[in-house]
Parts: sequence; structure tokens; C-alpha cells
Amino acid sequence: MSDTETTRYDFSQAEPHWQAQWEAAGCFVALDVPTGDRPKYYVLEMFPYPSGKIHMGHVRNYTLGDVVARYKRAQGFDVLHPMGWDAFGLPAENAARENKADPADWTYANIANMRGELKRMGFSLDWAREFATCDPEYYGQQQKIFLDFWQAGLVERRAASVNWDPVDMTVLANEQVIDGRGWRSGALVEKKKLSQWFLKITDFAPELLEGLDTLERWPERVKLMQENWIGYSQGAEVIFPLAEAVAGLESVTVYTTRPDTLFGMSFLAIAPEHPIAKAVAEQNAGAAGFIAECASQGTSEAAIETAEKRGFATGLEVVNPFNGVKYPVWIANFVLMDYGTGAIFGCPCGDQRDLDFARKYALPVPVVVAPSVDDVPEIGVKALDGDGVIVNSGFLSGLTTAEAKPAAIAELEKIGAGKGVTNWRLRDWGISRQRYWGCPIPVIHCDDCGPQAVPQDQLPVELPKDVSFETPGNPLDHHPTWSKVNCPGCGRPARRETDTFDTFIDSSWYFARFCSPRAESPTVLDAVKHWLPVDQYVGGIEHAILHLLYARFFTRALEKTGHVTVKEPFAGLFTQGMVTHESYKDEGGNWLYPEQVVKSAEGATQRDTGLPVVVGRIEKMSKSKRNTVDPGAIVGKYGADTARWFVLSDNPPERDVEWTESGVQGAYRFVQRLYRLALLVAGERRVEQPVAVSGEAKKLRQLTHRTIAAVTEAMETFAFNVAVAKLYELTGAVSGAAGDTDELLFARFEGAEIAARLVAPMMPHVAEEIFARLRPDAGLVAVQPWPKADPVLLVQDEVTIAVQVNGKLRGTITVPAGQAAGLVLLAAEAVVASVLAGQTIVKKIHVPDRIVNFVVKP
RNA sequence: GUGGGUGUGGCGGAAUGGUAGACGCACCGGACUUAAAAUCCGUUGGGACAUAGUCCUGUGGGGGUUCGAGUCCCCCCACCCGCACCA
Repeated sequence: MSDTETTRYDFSQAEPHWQAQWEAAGCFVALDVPTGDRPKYYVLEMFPYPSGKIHMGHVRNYTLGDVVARYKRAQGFDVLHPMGWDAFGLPAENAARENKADPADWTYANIANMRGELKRMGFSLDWAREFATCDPEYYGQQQKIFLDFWQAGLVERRAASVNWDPVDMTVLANEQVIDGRGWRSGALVEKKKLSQWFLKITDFAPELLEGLDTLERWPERVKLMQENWIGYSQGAEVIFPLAEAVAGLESVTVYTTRPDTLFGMSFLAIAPEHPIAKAVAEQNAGAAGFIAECASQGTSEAAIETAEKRGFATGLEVVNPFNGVKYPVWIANFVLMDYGTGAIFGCPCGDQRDLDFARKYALPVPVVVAPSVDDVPEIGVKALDGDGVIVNSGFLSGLTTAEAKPAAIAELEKIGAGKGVTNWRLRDWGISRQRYWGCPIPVIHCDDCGPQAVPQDQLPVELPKDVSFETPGNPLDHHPTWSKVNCPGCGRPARRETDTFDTFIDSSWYFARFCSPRAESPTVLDAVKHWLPVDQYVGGIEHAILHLLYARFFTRALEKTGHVTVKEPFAGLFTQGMVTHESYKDEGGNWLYPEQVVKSAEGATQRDTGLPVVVGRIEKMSKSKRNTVDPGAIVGKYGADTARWFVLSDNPPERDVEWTESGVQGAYRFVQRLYRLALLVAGERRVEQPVAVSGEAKKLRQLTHRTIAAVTEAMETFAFNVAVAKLYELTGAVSGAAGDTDELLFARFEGAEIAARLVAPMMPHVAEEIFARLRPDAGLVAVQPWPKADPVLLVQDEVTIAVQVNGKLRGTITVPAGQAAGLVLLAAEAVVASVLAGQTIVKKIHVPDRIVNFVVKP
């Protein structure tokens, strides 16, 4: 065996070894209700959908979380770091249809495979807490929660329209509707009304909005996205009496945020789906045609036609309650039925869209807002939608827009023509899905008693195994016996609900279940009281709105029903960037996998054929573009530590990272270099810590302790790429400082040991390997405390100070730290004497230990 | 359209208002080797000149505040993301 072979780190042997050691020592196991007095820390990454294989996004996500978990553990926290599976969803049903596989078998096989891949990465997870949302033990508890929500008045049943595929006889999610057609059948999608279950998330709209302010460790942009989604607005409802009643309707109610501009009215517009529009259409073919046109325009050519504002004059008129004037009623394509009241009053001078509409149909444009009373402009094509002063508006004239709003609302309320209201964009959460592979909704429908809760002793309502995917539609509907049950109320024959829950429900409380995953109740209060909220949640930005909002709502609902004791589930949130890769095509435009491509200085060619390759954009890894790299292959070739180190090293975690082969090789080289260095240092003479250090040894020790401080700081701020850079620097310095004085030997040993401990959260396996060589009796590095920097060694004894003249660097001086200003200035002046010659010094700036700046004049 | 974000060498990026480019990748040069791989050492923002050195310039563009700006303020440009007719 040659030298190089003995000093080569064999990850394929070491990684499984240390993983077994951690498991044997139970390093990562947490208790539901801990007894010790260590502070708790709950680290959670968004759990994966078991598609079958892990991808690089998972590697990055779980590495980030694992670094936090291991770091916090070393800092003395009692860490909860669990893993599970978001296992319900459409892909399993698709697999069932395509491969005649049983969705459960397919899902559990995928889980088994992915569990193995995750374990190879060496994540410090408490696998004893693992569960899948498709386990009856989990979704049965979810059914209990639903029934508690129902009892608490948080559940409603009402009609809602769905996308219906008439060929597949199935309901489609919005993403499955492509250009108005079903993605699978290609049939034109119909709107169909179904009775559905809703969770009343709107009841919580105010607190979900206000709660955002308490989330100090959330990214600002995620909070903003949630804020916009919840969409709070303050305004007024105004009742406009119709000049003549239509189909029994005597007035139109409008929602506005600008009641101050009511005197600037020019027209009233209603949505094509508005009841009055429908009533008009029954007698007016033109109106009916216009409405039909608007409906068909809906999804298809939205992009092209959005800018075009179109309307249809109904001939009806309404009376403005403030001035008694009559205004025409239009049906307009830009008014939305599901926002506000489905009707607006048009004030062209204060709203760009209303102005566009008024100009198009030659409607009057009264001016009611002006920059000031003396400066009333002409309105051209640009509306005055900012703040200003109200003019030409009766009792509101002369008030600022801010003053006029409450004044207008007060008047509306006084004359009974309207009231101030708060409006929300957020709508209730429809949770019924006409699917098999989801959590059954625990309800029984009885013709006499109505919908009844499934009694507790009959939970969980389990999915039947013997279903057929041969016929289109929901297999639960076709099952011969499953839905046939007796009513729990009257005992007569009844029907079991065949809808299942939206899978977003499964992921809205799993973090609470992880605290006591085997409990007979959804949660155990002592456990959730201890562990919640999650201290650090890590996941993709793509879940910034729906998942995070649903989880926040669910937590509040769970708190209301006594299942948890917190209102917010995630105290800290980190959103990571995507993993990207170059994409490749052959000359025929077919995508190629990276492993099919060889790159050289001359360009890229195909490995097998030598044919040219077109190198495309750097894009998010996706199967369709074939620009994926299989983590399994990387781990097999370079080891888990290399993969972990690479995804941490290249750039800040919140940004996208580009996966490059050369970057991975760089990471691999470092693993080997670190190992060789540690081996070398471990073989050197052991010495006690010297009483004093000087010279090179002192410099190295200072660098070591500065590195501790810098890496600690980087860990706290998710600046893992900076931590990596600092560790490169430290190992470089240790290997550069050769010699065999006691001082230096100690400094080298200390540097190597600290490097092992600082590197451990990021590359746990090689850290164990080298720590074991350096400190054979100290046990696992995974349970070592985090190193502390010696404050004495953080103090620099010499500093290099920049010397500027008029703010430009002209030289540097090296002086003892804390040197008095007079001496520093003397030395500085000397070093830039040639530049100062012939100049008059006007001012001398001295920032201790940092900089000297001479301000001079000729 | 609107809200948010980003813009620094060939690339990823670093930099409490204080020496811009840490660290890595790539490239180039050297050492070791019969050779290659691996490893180690070194150079590398751009430009000019009298080339062991000196100077100029440089963080998307333009202004400003400051002794001093990548960093703070104002305007503009480009790109990315979210929501998109929200009354």
C-alpha cells in the first residue's frame, strides 16, 4: 500500500461507521416531555413528498436544517429534529392508474427508498418520531381535529364551484386546467357546483394579519406576501337605489375605499356575474352576449386582453345618495364578482381604470380631487389617484382626502345610505377534494338528520384497500360497500362522505404531532407546551403563502380547541434558494443529462457519440430539462460530507446555488486536505499548553480563536458560506505554520482540534474521524460542546492602519493596538510625507486602530 | 400595472460608513513524477508608464450627504420573484 492510499480518507467506510455510532449512542433522540433543564430548540425542515428519490433541493434543505440542529446541540440546547412524510396526494393516484399499483404500496415503497437515501446523508434526525401522513394513526387524529373544529364552529358546508372534467368525471385542481382543458383528457372544463366543506379561515383574518408583526425572525418578503394575500382594506359600503327596480332588486350595494370621491361619480359598474346583470340579460340579448363573452374570455387569453376595459350599458340608472343625481349602470369586464360586492361606482378623476373606461365610452369626468384648492387641474389621460384636497363636493369640499373619508362615512351612516366596512381579500378555505388518496372526511350524510360526525369510537375512518381505478372518477364513490353506513343519529341507512381532505391540511399540524407522534390524542399538552413553537423552520420560498398561512391558521384553531398552547407555529423561518444546473441539448433540440456531456476547453460534446452539445441556461433542476444531478450518485462518488459541504459553501443559502462538478471536486479536495492535516498533527509530539506564546504560534492561536468567533457569528446568521471560508483560512494557516517548538506544536494541535469541532455541524463524518485521531478519549464530536473563543486571544496586539490623504489610500502603518493618537499621527505623517509635501494639512482624522485621514489643501 | 428583491473580477461571492475583491472555482506559471493523476507553492479587477516600482481607474448609471460611500439619501436603468383588473 502506498503512502497516498493510507492517508486517503475513505468516506465509504467512515460514513456508515459514524452513523452507526451516533445511533448506538442515541445522540439525536429527544423526549416528548424532557426532564432535564437544558433549554429546548425545535429545528424543522419542510417534510418531503415521497416521490421516490431525494433530489438536490432536499439535500440543501436538510443540510441547512442539520447544521442548525447540530450547532444548537453543541451550544447546549436540547434539540428536537424530526422527519416525516407528506404522503397523500395525486402522484400516487396517477401511479395507480398508470401502473396498476396500489397507492399505499407505491407510497410506502417510495418512503423506504427515500429514508435510506436520507440516512446516508448523516442528518442528525430523531428517526423514532417518523410518521407518514397516510398512516391511519396520523390521519385518524386529523379526523378528530376536524370534528373538534366543527364543534367549535370553524367548519361550514356550502356550495362552491369546481373545475369538472366531463370525460374523466373528476374534479381538477387549477394547475390541472391548461388553456381551459383537462390536462389528461383534453376535454373542455366545466364549472360545476358541489356542496363542499370549508374551514373559516376568514374568522382569523385580523389576527393572522396582526400576528405577522410578532414574527421577528421571518423574512420580510414572506410577511409581505402574506399581508397582501390576506388583503386588508378599509372602506365603505354604499347603497345606490335603482331608479326602477329590476327583478325585485331595488338597489345596488358598492364597496369602495374612496367614499371621499362620491361626488366625482360618473357611472356605476357591476360584474358580469352580478344578479342585476343576470336579470338584465334575461330581457336583453345584447347584455347576455356581452356576459357570455366575458365568461369565455376568463382564463384563455387573459394575458393579451387584460388591458382592454370593456362595458355594456344596461339602460338602468341609480341615484347617488349624496347629490340625488342619476347615473347609468354598466356591466364591465374588469369588475370582479368575488371581491367586495361585485359592484363599483366609477370615479374617473381619482382612479386610472375608471378614467380609461370613461374615456373609452365618452362618460363625463367631474374633477373632485386636486393638489390644492387653488390648483384644480384638467384631467387628461392620467387620473389623480394620490392624496389631495376634495373640491366640487358639497359638504366634503375643502377637506383633505384623509379627512373626507371618515366624514363621508359618517354622513352615509347618518342618512342610512351605507356604512364603514373592513374588507378582506382572504377567502374561506375549501377543503373537500374528490380524490381517493387523501384523508377521509369523517362525516356521515343522513337524509333525515343531515351531516353527522362519525362517532369517536369509529375513528379512524380508514381508506378501503380494495378500490378500482379502472373507471373514471373517485374510486371511493364506486366502492360497493364502503360508503354504506347507518346514521349515528337515527340508525337508518345513510351515506359516508366520499370526499377527502385537501392535503394542505396534513401539513398544517404535523409539526405539533412530532412532539408526541405516538399519542392516542392528536397532541399531548405537556409535549406541545414544551416544544412549540418551532424555533427554526427551513424550507422553500414556494410555500411562502399557502402552506405557511394554513399552518398559522390551523395553529390558532388548534389553540382555540385546546390542542396546543401557542398561536404561532414557527418563531423563525428561513427560506432557501433553489439548486440550479446548466442545461444541455443536442443539435436536434433534445435535452441531455449532465452525465451524457463532456466539457472541455473547446466546448461540450456528447460522451458516447462525440457530437456537439448546445449549452443552455442555468435553470432550476427539473426532470423535464434533464439538468438534474442525482444525490445518490454524488454521495456514492464523493461521500455525504462533500455534498453537504458543497451546498453550504458556494453562496448564501437564501440564494440559488448552481451545482457544478468542479465545485464539488473542490469540496472533495478540502475533505481530503482536512483529513491529511489532522492525521499529520495527530502524529506530532503532544505538549501541554505553554504558559505564554509569542511569534508565529501566537499568531496561529489568535487566528484560531478569531475563527471560533467568526464561525459562531456565521452560524447564528445563516452565513454558512462565510463559515466555510473562515474554515478554509484556518486549515490553511495550521498547515502553513510548521515547526516543532512546544508553542507551535500546541498551536497546531489546538487549530486542528478547533477546526474539527467547527466543521462538525457541516461535515459531521469527517469531523468524527479526525476528532477521534486527535482526541481518542474524548468521545463523539457530535456531543462535544461548541468551542469558546478566548477573549485574550481575540485582542489584536498589532494593527495595520490605513493612511489616507483626502480620503485616498496613500500608505499603511503597523502600530501596537491602542497606540495613542499623537504617536499614530506622527508615524502616519511620516509614511505619506512625499504626498503631503507642499500641501497644508487642514484636518487630521484618526479612528483608533482603523484609519488616519489627512485633509489637505495646496 | 403593482409590491418586494438583486446588481461587486472570467464565475460563486466577502466587506460594524474606514486598506474593495476574504474564501472557493476557473485560468496561468512552477515543484514533485519516466509520465499522468493526486499533492504542494505562486500569479491573476482593468489600464498606463521610466516594469525589483509608481500612478490612474474601478462595486449597473447619474446626483447628494460625509474627512471618507459597495454600504446612507434622491433619481434613473437592467434583471429576478410574488400578486396581477382588489374598487
